[in-house]
Amino acid sequence: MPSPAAAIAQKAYAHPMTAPRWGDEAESRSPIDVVARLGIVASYARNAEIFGEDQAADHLYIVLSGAVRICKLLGDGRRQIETFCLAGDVFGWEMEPRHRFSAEAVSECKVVRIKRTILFSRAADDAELAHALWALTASELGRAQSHLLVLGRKTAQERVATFLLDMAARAGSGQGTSGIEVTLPMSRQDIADFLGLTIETVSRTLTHLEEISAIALPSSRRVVLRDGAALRRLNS
Amino acid sequence: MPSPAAAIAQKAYAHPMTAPRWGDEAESRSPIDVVARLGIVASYARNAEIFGEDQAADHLYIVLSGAVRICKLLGDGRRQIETFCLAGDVFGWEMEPRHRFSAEAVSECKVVRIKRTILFSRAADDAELAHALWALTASELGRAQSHLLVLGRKTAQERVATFLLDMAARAGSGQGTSGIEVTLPMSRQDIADFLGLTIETVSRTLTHLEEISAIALPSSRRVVLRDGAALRRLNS
DNA sequence: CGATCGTTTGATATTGATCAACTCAAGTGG
DNA sequence: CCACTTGAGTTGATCAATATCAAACGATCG
Repeated sequence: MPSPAAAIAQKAYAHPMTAPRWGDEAESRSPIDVVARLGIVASYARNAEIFGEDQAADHLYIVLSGAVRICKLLGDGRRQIETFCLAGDVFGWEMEPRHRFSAEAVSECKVVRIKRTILFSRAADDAELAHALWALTASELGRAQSHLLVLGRKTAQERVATFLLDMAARAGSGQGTSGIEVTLPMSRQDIADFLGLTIETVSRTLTHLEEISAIALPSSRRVVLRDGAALRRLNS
Repeated sequence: MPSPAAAIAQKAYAHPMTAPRWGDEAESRSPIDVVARLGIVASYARNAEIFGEDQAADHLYIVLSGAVRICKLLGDGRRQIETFCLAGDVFGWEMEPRHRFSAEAVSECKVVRIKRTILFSRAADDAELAHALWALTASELGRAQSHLLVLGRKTAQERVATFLLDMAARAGSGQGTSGIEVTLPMSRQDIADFLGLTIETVSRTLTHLEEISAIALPSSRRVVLRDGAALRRLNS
């Protein structure tokens, strides 16, 4: 079964004879090239705003490369990052006419924009597309609910461990001899705002995990998960 | 526009000629009686489990009376309540075949059960129903995302204030002379597990809000919102 | 009337936040 | 090529918010 993102991209742009396929092939070839042909591709510089809170929600976005953060702000500047979107992830899709959060480029990134109206009208008589859009919302909900448990009830160590395992599973980086290596696209501040901690606590916790040799930190943005079992133990 | 719950109840059981209507009428008459005729009504005692984590998800539920808590547990017993469902709310609706959380009766409560298979097959060729189901998921997502901000970045006072305002908006209780009165169906422990706090902190915070006369506590389960503005200020 | 459960209140401990200094790597311009 | 700057990250000392432990209180029920 193709991913929701693949199904949506296909539906939105498919021509009877020349419909590009994405999904099955995406794993083996380069999904980026395939999707880049489909729609309007936009690039954003590090920290650029893709859309802001309360702005009109008239596009859906699919990340081609780089990473995007979805966030909410409190009046005094406190920030909560709801999720990070990596290549293949969809964001900006909402029922209401206005965005309830903002989206910013974590790193230099490329995204495809698909008009909301196109999807909306097609979904009305295309059950498969409607299902894909719903599946998308449902998986977002699942992710949010798991994160509620993290923010509400887990300790700093557990939060960081959960985050690292999650990133490893998603970015699915190289299996080195001494563990899975993950390259984090986001800053410590981003991680802190995602996990409901401060930048100092994130830093200290990473250092501590290194001390107990659960992880290694070849550089600040690269993490090697040495002892997955230990991390998973911190995950309950 | 009828509520998602109303649309679903109608779709699932509508007969061409005798389709009961719920939604528009629900506000003025008693929605409970109307829905009670529609499907299988089940009653649960205080603290009874309606379904458990990882159990097969083959029904969707609509609360008729009382309240239900949706929760997740950590291995060592720590609990996070994702949301409380009050009369008219829908729960148990998921994409995956198994529930990712459990549902328990907060108080003596009545719910209608609708078979998942019925909804699923009808949604395939009924765009309106599909839309209602999707809208439901989307509004759950919105609620979860707001709660992420609460759990990740708000102080105990702000959490409690947000909770009280939210309950007042949902339960929409009586406008007394000295403020809006809300009757909380859940215990302090439930509130604590919802807000990511301890029972003692919830209690102390309520006492403090009473001291600054933002609220009054005629009894432990009844709260009068005296100074809505003060509470909203704590909401950022 | 005593038992029980939920809640409140008090004293103390702990986690993570805050404030501050320092390190390190990556530019940048002379 | 090398000071100088800048931004990100780390580390340390201290503080504050909330958790924990413990006791008292107050309704409800048999």
